[in-house]
Amino acid sequence: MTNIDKASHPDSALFSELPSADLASRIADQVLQAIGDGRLIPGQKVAEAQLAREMGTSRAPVREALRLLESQGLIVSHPRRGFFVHSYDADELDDIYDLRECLELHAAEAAVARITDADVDRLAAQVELLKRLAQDGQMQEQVTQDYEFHRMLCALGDNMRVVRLFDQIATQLRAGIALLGRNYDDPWEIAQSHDVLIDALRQKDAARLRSELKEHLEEARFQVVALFRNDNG
Amino acid sequence: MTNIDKASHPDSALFSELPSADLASRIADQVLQAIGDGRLIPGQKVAEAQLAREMGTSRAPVREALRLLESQGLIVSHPRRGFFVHSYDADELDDIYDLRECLELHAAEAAVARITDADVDRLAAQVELLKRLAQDGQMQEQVTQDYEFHRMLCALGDNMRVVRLFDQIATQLRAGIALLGRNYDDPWEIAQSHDVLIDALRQKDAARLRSELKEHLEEARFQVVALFRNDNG
DNA sequence: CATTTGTGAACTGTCGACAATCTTCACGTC
DNA sequence: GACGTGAAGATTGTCGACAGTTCACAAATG
Repeated sequence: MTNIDKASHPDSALFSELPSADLASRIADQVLQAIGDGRLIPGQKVAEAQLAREMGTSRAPVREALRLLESQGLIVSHPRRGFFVHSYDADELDDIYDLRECLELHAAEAAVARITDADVDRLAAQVELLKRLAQDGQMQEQVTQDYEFHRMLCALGDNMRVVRLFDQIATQLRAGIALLGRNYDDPWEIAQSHDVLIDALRQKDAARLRSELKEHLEEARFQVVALFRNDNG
Repeated sequence: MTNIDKASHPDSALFSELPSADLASRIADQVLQAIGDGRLIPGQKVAEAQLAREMGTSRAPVREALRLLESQGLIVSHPRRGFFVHSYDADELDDIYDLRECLELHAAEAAVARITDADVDRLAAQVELLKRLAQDGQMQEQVTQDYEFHRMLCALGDNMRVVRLFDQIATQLRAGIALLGRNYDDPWEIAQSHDVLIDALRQKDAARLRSELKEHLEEARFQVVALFRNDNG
């Protein structure tokens, strides 16, 4: 899990960026990771002073990191009371999926109008990667690469703002789903379910892509929200 | 222009919120207003030390305010070089409109399925307000209330996250359009063009609402982007 | 004259400190 | 036993300060 705000997707530059010397960004990464692997659980308070002590810095960069995460929706702050890990309920997760669907369908529609064969090949290769990971039982990595596939698709829509939103949403979904602690479906089936999307893209069939993608997304949405409702509500 | 992050749109609460005692929020409001009325122009540097001096505070709350505006997309920061007013180009404005269209159409579709007659009446009343303002020549206020109409529509879609995004987008569009310094169309026609939307809503005709709303939004998009391309490109 | 180098001013990132506020928890009252 | 009161401790919002970096501009070089 890399830096949130920038360059998690290098564009093949001559030199790679130096590791962000920025304290706040590194702190944000750490907190993000802590949320991801459950060291920080939703609703829990995140005290700046304590975090600063643990990290050996002053409170200023910690504050900035938390504010950054707040703007990403992972942390909420109550004035004069501090920061807390945002706890999603099932309804909110449903809202997030709703938004994601809206954005991704829109991006996909734009993508299909301008996509090249090379683009489709790249996406197909990514699906093959998903299948390999499913066979090898690397669930965590498969989830990561699954999001990457959908991000690639969004990126082909050629609206950077939509892509950034997708990134945010993906982070929030991962944070929310991390709570479940288990997969919601058979990894191999998940990997395979991308094939129809590749097909529709190759044929540049916008209508079919839309309906298949919608089904694809609603499948995950339905399962995750249902699981979440059982666990937490 | 009120506080960015919260409750600039009270949903008929019992008491209005106390003026945010938070320094950072008030500073953010000031900067926002300065961008809105052209005292800060796109690309211009915003030095935190200088701002702090002018406002008589320390740099800490100024920093927070600028970071907040950064997360809203109005300010960009280059590490170790400072904050700058984000300058939109025509392509980016087009992207923003694209996103807005995507969100608003989605929200409208959800809204039409659950809207009540009372809701439609409220929207219709808002349109009447627009017409009054157009007749009185209160352009600035008309623009504000026009966004409010579309916000109400989004809110009926019942996805708070979408509404928050709409607010952000509206702020960015207003900041971008402020540069033009002139209206892009006849105020009366703009006000009137909302009538067909009310009609479609009253009949709960989702398909018609979608196509009318799309046309409504693309009209503004087309004109603004074209003007912008002439001026700045 | 164009380009590079050097210098000082201004600025950002980070720090530690203080006052105001919030939370906790024991205590007393009904 | 439930509930309001108040003091102690911890935490936030804000502040001023310092070091390292960047910017603007003058001097030097080809």
